[in-house]
Amino acid sequence: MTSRQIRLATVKDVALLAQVSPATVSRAFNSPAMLDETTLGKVRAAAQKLKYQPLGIARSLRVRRSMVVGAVIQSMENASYIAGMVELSQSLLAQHGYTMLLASSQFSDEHAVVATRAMIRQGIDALMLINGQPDTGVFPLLHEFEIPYVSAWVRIPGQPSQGFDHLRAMRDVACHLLDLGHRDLAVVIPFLKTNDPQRWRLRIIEDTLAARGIEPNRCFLVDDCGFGVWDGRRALARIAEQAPRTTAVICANDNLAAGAILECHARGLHVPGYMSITGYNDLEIASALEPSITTIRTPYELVARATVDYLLARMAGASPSNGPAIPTELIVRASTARPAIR
Amino acid sequence: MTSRQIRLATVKDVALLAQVSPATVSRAFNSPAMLDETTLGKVRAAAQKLKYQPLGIARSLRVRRSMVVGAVIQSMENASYIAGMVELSQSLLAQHGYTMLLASSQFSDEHAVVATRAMIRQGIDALMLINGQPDTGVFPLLHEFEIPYVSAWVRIPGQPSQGFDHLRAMRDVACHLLDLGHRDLAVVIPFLKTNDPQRWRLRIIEDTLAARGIEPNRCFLVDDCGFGVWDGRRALARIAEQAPRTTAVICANDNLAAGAILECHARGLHVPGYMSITGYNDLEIASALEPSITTIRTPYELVARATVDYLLARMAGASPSNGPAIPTELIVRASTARPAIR
DNA sequence: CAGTTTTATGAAATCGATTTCATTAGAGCT
DNA sequence: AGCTCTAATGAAATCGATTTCATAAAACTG
Repeated sequence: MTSRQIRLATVKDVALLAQVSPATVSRAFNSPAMLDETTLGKVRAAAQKLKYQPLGIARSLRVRRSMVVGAVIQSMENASYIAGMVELSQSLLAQHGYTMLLASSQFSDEHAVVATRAMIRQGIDALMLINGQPDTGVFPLLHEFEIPYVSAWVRIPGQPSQGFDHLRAMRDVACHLLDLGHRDLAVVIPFLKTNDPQRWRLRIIEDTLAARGIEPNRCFLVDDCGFGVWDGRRALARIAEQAPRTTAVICANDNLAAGAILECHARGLHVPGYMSITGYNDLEIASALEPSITTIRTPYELVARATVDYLLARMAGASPSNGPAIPTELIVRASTARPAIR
Repeated sequence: MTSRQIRLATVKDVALLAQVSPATVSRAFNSPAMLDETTLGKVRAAAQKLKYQPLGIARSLRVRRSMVVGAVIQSMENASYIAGMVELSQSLLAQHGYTMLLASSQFSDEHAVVATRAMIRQGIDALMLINGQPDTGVFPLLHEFEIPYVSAWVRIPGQPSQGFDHLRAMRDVACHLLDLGHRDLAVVIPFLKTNDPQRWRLRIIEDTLAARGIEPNRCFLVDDCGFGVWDGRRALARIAEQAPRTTAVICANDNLAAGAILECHARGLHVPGYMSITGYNDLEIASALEPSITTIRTPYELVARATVDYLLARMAGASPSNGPAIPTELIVRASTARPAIR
């Protein structure tokens, strides 16, 4: 491990060349209005010549802010909207002069805590937790070091967070199917055991069924799977074999739904004639597949914007409130219809 | 803009509490072997009590390395393997104590340069360019500041880079189709105008055709589109209408291929009976769709590993060579067959 | 024009951790 | 016991930029 040997130009070098003091050089970059026109010119020329750039960490040390924001995600696998969130947030932050540290927790809270600790050591000014858990050990850490933060994607009661009202969205899906006349539902939601928001989604479905007088045990559940297309295929296979009366399947995302539809095709089960299937997120595949998938549109750009705005406000010293949920939209397409009489 | 007001424990505070000098506290963290057993204990206790963590930027300033690596990507949209690369690289780097700054250029070299400059200001120890351009303005910048770097995904002649031999892979695809007897091909490769590696892919296809005595103008080209599923659908629509003799379509990735297949279905064109279609990357959809897609497997994990290893070696002062290309594999599935006689 | 206020600049302290250099105490040896 | 050598520790310099405070020069004011 050798350290970088190159010696970049420093404020001193520029000062020497421009025949001014280091203080003046600094001012030329941070408050040029304070300086005489000619001095400014001299400094600028010298800086240009030496290709001088103020060293971020030295500046950070002195001014006590790093212009770095951290982002901790669970994973981008099978969650292209998370990738989109990350990408857009980064670009929005960049417009305000911030760079972004990224770390993924791979669904492990321990990893999330370790990553956060590393980021705090690095001196982040704020942190965004994208699609994180509501009970993560990251929160206490952030409080301890008084770091502005916000959870994104899922709104978390009692926490600064920006996101959708996934419960309302899920209820919309359930109601849509019930309104069509479905009574024998199956639900594919992975990570129920370890992920609270997923559990919340299931609960609201059950509540909705109950409110319409349908016993929740009539609802077949698949949760030991991931979020991929193949998981959807396998899930539907399970449903077809173990709950043959099922007429509609609610999937936690569009990949699962696409997989379910493909497995239906493979088994010769018509969608939506024999089986209605719903997705979530309105990924591209949802509209492009035949039949197109009834789904929930979750415009991640809005969440990214709200999240970044929130953090910028916090870093500016304000205490913004969470505000309303970002609206979702039920998009009814060809994968759902009234149940056929079997 | 207010600065963070909280005062974290510093090396001085710990020193005071442990009744040692700041130097000793530092040593307790960086070379504990140098210290007496009891002193070490005292310092550790004090540090624990004050929840002390050395401030990264202060350390960086002194030791002249930041333990931060930058990653500049083009985009993660429609390129889930890039997201995977980012995620895995981050996790590998974390295992070595590095954190990762991320920025995406949105296919604009100017953005890439701006982002890189910001990262250099932040003091990155090294940079990885994921799926970047071979002629980017980022390279001179990196040389100027003597920052170790490597391009990942595409091997770039004369540059430190880790990746696949996409030319060989593309030729494998072309040969596969030619071997099946196809003579009227269409190619769907977006960004031909602005992206050199995409152009290289087309060239090798044309060369392969030429080597088999097929005139390249017999090959219908679609390039004014993106990398998404709908782009694939639209591309196939164009092909069906404007080049009806086409019997096989080479797509730049699996999303396009999936879209092309779906559009075939919509038009009642059998795949592979009427039309053979190939993809690239072996995304999940490639195996899950019916018919499953003949494609090229590009194991991104291997690239991520090679890339990180390369950078770690460079940062350790070594001068590793690029080494061999990461092997790809042609995976023949159900979307390709011999052309039917029309 | 003398006195007062601005304006422009520099010297030096500062941010927090590391590291060189010096010093002291103790161990080992004859 | 006296000498050398090592181990453990502290004082102070250092990394590079910013900022406070002081000061000199210039611009007003009546």
